[in-house]
Amino acid sequence: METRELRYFVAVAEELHFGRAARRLGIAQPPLSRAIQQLERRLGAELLERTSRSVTLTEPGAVLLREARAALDAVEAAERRTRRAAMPNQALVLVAKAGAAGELLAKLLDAYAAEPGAVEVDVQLCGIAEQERMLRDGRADVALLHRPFDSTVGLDTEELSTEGQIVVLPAGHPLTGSPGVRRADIAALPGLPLPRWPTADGTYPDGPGPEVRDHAQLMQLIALSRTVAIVPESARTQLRGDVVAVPLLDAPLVTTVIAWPPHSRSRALAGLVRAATRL
Amino acid sequence: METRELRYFVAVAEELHFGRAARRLGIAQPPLSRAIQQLERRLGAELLERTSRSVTLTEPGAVLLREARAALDAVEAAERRTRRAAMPNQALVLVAKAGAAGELLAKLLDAYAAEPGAVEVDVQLCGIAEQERMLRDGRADVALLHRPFDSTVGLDTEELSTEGQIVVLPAGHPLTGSPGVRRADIAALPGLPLPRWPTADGTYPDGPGPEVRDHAQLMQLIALSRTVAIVPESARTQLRGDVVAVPLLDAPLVTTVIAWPPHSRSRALAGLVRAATRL
DNA sequence: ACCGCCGATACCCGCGGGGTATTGCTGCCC
DNA sequence: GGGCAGCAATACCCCGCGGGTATCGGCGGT
Repeated sequence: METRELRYFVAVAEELHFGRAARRLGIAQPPLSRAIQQLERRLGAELLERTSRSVTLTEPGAVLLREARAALDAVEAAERRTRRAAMPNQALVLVAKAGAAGELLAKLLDAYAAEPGAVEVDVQLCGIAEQERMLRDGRADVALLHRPFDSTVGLDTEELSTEGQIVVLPAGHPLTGSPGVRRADIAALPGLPLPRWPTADGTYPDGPGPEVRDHAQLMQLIALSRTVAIVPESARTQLRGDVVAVPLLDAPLVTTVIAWPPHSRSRALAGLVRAATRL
Repeated sequence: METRELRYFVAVAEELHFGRAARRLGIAQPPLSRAIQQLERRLGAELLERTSRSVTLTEPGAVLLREARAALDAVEAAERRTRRAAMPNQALVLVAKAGAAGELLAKLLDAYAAEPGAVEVDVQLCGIAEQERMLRDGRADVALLHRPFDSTVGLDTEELSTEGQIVVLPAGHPLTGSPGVRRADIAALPGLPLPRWPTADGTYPDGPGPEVRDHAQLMQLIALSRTVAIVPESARTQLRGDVVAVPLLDAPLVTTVIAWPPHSRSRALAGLVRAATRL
């Protein structure tokens, strides 16, 4: 199988429409139809169910969609990493969630910079759920993730720290100064539903809370009394003046881990991981 | 990048000889030379250092070799898994080391078979260090691995059991019946060096011990007083009459884990993992 | 019943991947 | 030191295949 075929199939499987997929790929529709037919013949599997009005995935098609995405990511990663290896000054790309792990990240960068042979570290702050993809397709070398929120499937990790969580409320909320609340109390707060974060595919789950996509937006919405949030304790130092925090007693512990793609331990990456585990 | 280019590069990088690589690929040498040049141009990286007498990998070339193998495995896995998904009766392929994990495996198969909706399980016994590759390229769905011997990088795992280890000696050896020995005692045994197992690339490390590649061969060599072995306790029940075992007091604990490729939890696999964790 | 949408088919073209023949370089051996 | 052998690169040709346009066939909606 050639990557071209995989790209074609992924386009059709995502669009579920040959015409749109062809436009997205920058080719005409007929060659795309043929390519998919050829792929189906070679695999001996019907990948798509077509009527003249709709295209749907069969079960083998769903399997291939998942696998093809992973394979294309691996190919893309090979390309990117080779390009990077050929560059003269090879910075490590570290990706972290904007607004999270701030203090730990600063300490890590300091500790690593003090090591002999440390290379430049290029810190990329990105949205939720984008980190895993960046690691997988070679755009990033290493990430700071938070268990149990982020999936670490298929990545190598080292645990860095574990902490409790706090509830962030609008300033002046009745619970301000409370010695501690429970999850059930938060869920029952009148008019303050928990926010909805985008899932891996970029869509939002259903629910009453507002849709948020980054930390600043979340804080703004809290200050406006539109929502509340449960965040790791370490985020307390970064809170704005118009929100307050109270401890959450029965929150699951949050573990910050440093994660990197398997089989990719360059010297520089190994040094960074070593510095991280010594914090 | 197309998989064809990756296959070509891997062949040349492994053979370090354009002629042999071309023969292995079933094409002539000139198109292969051109394809590699084209790849180098597109990546903007010199991958191979050629003189008229030798070909060597550059550092970006070494990166690409590693990444290309992973990418090709992913593509191959996509193909195999799609084919399998299209077959009517989809057995789960479980791979275990021949001669290891025997009892646990039997219990696991029984427990899973008793579950509702259980599918057939195709047990493949293979040599050391081949299991990971079979999982990665889609020939197997799930494996029983032994930490810390097997690498579980890039795989999802669940721990099943932890046990100590024992030393297997020729029958009649002076240590027979000893209440327990230490690693230092074993290393110092006159004329009984520890065996050498093949590494991931199929070669053997240097050392005094005999080369072994499977369990039966190892037992035979022990019975012949050519070597000794350190194996998990559970292997005791499978020992032949002409060898004896004594406990090893300071051995690292061996953990048997069930492992599967990330993002590949079919219903059947999930059932098997569930049955395993309930053992 | 007709129109419009969409995937499949028919047919054509040009590029690029693959082949053979040859060159050019270099280490080795007599 | 000159000739030879081995190997990658170059030159040149060809055909298969990937891609394009035109068209068909089937089906749903109005």
